[in-house]
Amino acid sequence: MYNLKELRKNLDDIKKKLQNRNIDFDINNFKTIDSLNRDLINKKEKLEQEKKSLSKSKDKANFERSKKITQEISDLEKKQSISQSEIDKIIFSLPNLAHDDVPIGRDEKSNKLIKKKGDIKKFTFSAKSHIELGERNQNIDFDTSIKLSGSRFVVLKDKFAMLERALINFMLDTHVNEFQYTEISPPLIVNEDVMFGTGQLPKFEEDQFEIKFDNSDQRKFLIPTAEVVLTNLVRKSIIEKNLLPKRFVASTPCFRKEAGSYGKDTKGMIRQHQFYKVELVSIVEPNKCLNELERMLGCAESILEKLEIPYQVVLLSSGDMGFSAEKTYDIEAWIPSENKYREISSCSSCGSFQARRMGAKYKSESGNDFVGTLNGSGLAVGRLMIALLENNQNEDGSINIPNVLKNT
RNA sequence: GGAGAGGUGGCCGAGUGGUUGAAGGCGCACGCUUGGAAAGCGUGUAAACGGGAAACCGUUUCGAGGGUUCGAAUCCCUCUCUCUCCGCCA
Repeated sequence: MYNLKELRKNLDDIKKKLQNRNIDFDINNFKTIDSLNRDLINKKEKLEQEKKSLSKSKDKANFERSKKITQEISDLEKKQSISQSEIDKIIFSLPNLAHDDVPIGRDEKSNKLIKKKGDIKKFTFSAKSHIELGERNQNIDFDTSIKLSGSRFVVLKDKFAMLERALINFMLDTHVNEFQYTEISPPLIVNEDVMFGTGQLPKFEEDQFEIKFDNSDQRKFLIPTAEVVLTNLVRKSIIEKNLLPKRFVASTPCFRKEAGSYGKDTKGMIRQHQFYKVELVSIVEPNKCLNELERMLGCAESILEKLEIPYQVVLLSSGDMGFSAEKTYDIEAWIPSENKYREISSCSSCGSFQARRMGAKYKSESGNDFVGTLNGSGLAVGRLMIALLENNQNEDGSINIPNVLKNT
């Protein structure tokens, strides 16, 4: 979400930048509504000013005029709240602008490869997919999950369930002990405002699981990522500067409808309605966002390095980034059965975009200012399991468990 | 589920119809004091929106919405959230 004043000043520039994000911003429409809105505000304020001065005296001669003004104000208010909500509708749905270092492009074809790490193992046999590896002992059981819940869910059993738990512990321990993140155990159900804060609403409602909670009008949602709760930990607050940066880590299930991805990755555990993810969130002074992004990327990478899984880092193009991001790195792990890299983490700086939506500020030298927020997967557990299983498989279908996991 | 209490500034907390954006305290900032610190003293310290290059000006805001009134933090209604007790339960 932008500052309206800034938006007005740089309309043409912002339109151009939004084009890089594949958004066609209608300047004229915005100008029309905005000027109407401001006109109504001005008229209303003038009347309010008069009313205020009248009500300071107890002179009965003014009562009649004052009464009339009250009515006029209430009429103007109704009109203004309509034009206001039209403006809100427009600006709440505009994505963040890409930072200057972001490559400009329509889609993932313009993404920029930053680095490759690790050696891709040459198997002397044909590498099996995680599905085949899981079927060996029925440790990945889709037959049962279909019966329980439908497609895009999974039942993990025995050693595989334990492996999932070990990976979560390993990642949490690493981020807490090595990188000074504070571990959080958050709610998985949040209200509408929280979803708005990080940008899931209003634009991406169709991908969220809304749950029937009670008979009140308050809407509740299952979190699609711990980013939502961790970032909103600072919502509607003003933080002392010396308490920044704040760094949070949590492992939570994530719930996504995956609307619009029908037919994509239908087999296996790559794309699920429910999956565990270890999530990193940083709350920083806004000018430190880009440094923090590099740091966060390093934290996520370190997991793959410790597990000796080959990966590459990609800088997303303006058209491929998520709604709230100003700059995003994806980490892609090598998946032998697909003979390609697949996304296993996404680390983004959101600048002050989410902070504005949440009302999250800190005390700076020049007064209160919005904080910067960052989020990154550190890492997606399901996909990490796939990468680990497939990269560490033996010909007989057994798996070599890395030493770093053995004590967790 | 039953009963009660309460939502006021970064925090705590006064305030039951008329210059109350709001006493007092804490915190914070600056200054004085000190060899230095603490204490003490003094001054300052809300946000949102609109106008302005800026200084600054204006309006709004005491959980949210509606009502009464010339005038509402204060009265009435609805909603919401939090807390306490009882019941139930992991």
